[in-house]
Amino acid sequence: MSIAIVWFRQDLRLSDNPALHAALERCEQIIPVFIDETSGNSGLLPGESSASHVWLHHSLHSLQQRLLEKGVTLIFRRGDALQCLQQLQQETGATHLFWNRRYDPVGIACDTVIKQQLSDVCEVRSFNGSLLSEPWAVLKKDGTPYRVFTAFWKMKRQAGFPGLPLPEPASPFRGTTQNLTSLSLDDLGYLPSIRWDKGMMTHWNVGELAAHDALENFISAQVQGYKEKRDYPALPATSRLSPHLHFGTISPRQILHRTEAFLAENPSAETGVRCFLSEVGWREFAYYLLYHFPATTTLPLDKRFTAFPWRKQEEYQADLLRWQRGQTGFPLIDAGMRQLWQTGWMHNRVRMIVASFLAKNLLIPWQEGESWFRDTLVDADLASNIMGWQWVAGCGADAAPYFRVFNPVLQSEKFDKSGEYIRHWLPELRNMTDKTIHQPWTSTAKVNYPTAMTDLKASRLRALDRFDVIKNDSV
DNA sequence: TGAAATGTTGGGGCG
DNA sequence: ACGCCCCAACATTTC
Repeated sequence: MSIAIVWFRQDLRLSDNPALHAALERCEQIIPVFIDETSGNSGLLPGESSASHVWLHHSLHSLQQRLLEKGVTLIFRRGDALQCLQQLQQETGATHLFWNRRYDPVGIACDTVIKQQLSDVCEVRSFNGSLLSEPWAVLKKDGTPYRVFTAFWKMKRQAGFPGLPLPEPASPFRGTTQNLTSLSLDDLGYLPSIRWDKGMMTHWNVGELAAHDALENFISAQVQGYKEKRDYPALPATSRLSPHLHFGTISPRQILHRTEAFLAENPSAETGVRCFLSEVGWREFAYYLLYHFPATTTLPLDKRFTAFPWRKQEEYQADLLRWQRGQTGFPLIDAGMRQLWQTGWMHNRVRMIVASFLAKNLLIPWQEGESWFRDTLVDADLASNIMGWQWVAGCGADAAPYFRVFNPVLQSEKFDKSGEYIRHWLPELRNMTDKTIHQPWTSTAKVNYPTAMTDLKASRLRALDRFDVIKNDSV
């Protein structure tokens, strides 16, 4: 009797799941398991109340249901992954252990040990379920990793992406899970005890089927105009697939092939499709960078920034709170921060603007912003989040130059001209004119809204001054 | 996947 | 007609 443990992590789907596919193909029975790793992985601390935990809960619920329909029970365990898997292997006599890889340093270290330890008692195999191709697939001619996106993405496409997405496996699955102990999903504690999550989740449909619905909706209605419309936060022009990608309710390979199939039928969508796929490429780049430069989870990739004179915590703490709560007095920034708080998501253009404001105008270390995003985003993803923040701060790969400072008023006038996005998230400004809504301090209207917390011109110059201190340091 | 400062050009008002 | 100035509008440079 061959029995495979299928360890689900950030691949909470049945279709195009290489580990599950291999288990079903090669073994007579499967035991699907999810482990709450209290030792911490992917930057989330145990018991920490976070938006992405809520999303995880619902994704697991969906996966549990889908597996039940196929005839097997998803087992939930908690603790050190090695111990949990050793125990499960002993309980079941499993002959195989399959999973899809992860790429964060803590996860890699954990998986490496497990592979070493359990290879004595069963066959352990890992697969690529999260990326179009592996981080080690392309390097520069000199053998070092790319640091520039366009060159990276060009080479990666040139090297090609292996294989078509795997189909959803046929039912029924055979498993021996009836007599195994399992926590309940609720036991994992991914839902907050004060149920603030309910409002947030009205903005989302979670699970593998919902992910494909979202992709189909995006492709049929939005991808054609993606390049032109994606920068306008009031428009529903983006895919909003990021949380699905993070938890693996859809795979990038599925997105690539579905999008290319659409392109074949609709050649005029080429510009939009290319632009959209390059965003998938940025996600690949983020994982690539995290794999090759694991220290960047906390330290700047550009070593000059180790000496950057950020403000000190006791000095910036009050400002940080205003930023987090959407009380900066700059409407576009506050709208973004409140969208984040209420929905667990923020439009990407606005993410760049609020991040630039934190790191440059407020001179608060990018790690503070990264941490806040990690707690509040449903799509919180270590690789993408680290890359994004280092990019904005100017210390990352292919980063925005430090002197590139977004002006939140100009960005607002450019990308939310009619104030539609601002009015939606800042109802107190709803009656401002199209002209003054971007800078309420120029209006005589009396509203309950904070005054701007900093002078944009002066704080920009202050940031440039501080950059002068480090810019000529040897790298 | 900026913004601000600085430079250039050319049309029009005007003496 | 001409030179001069002003200043959009656009281009280039700098941060």
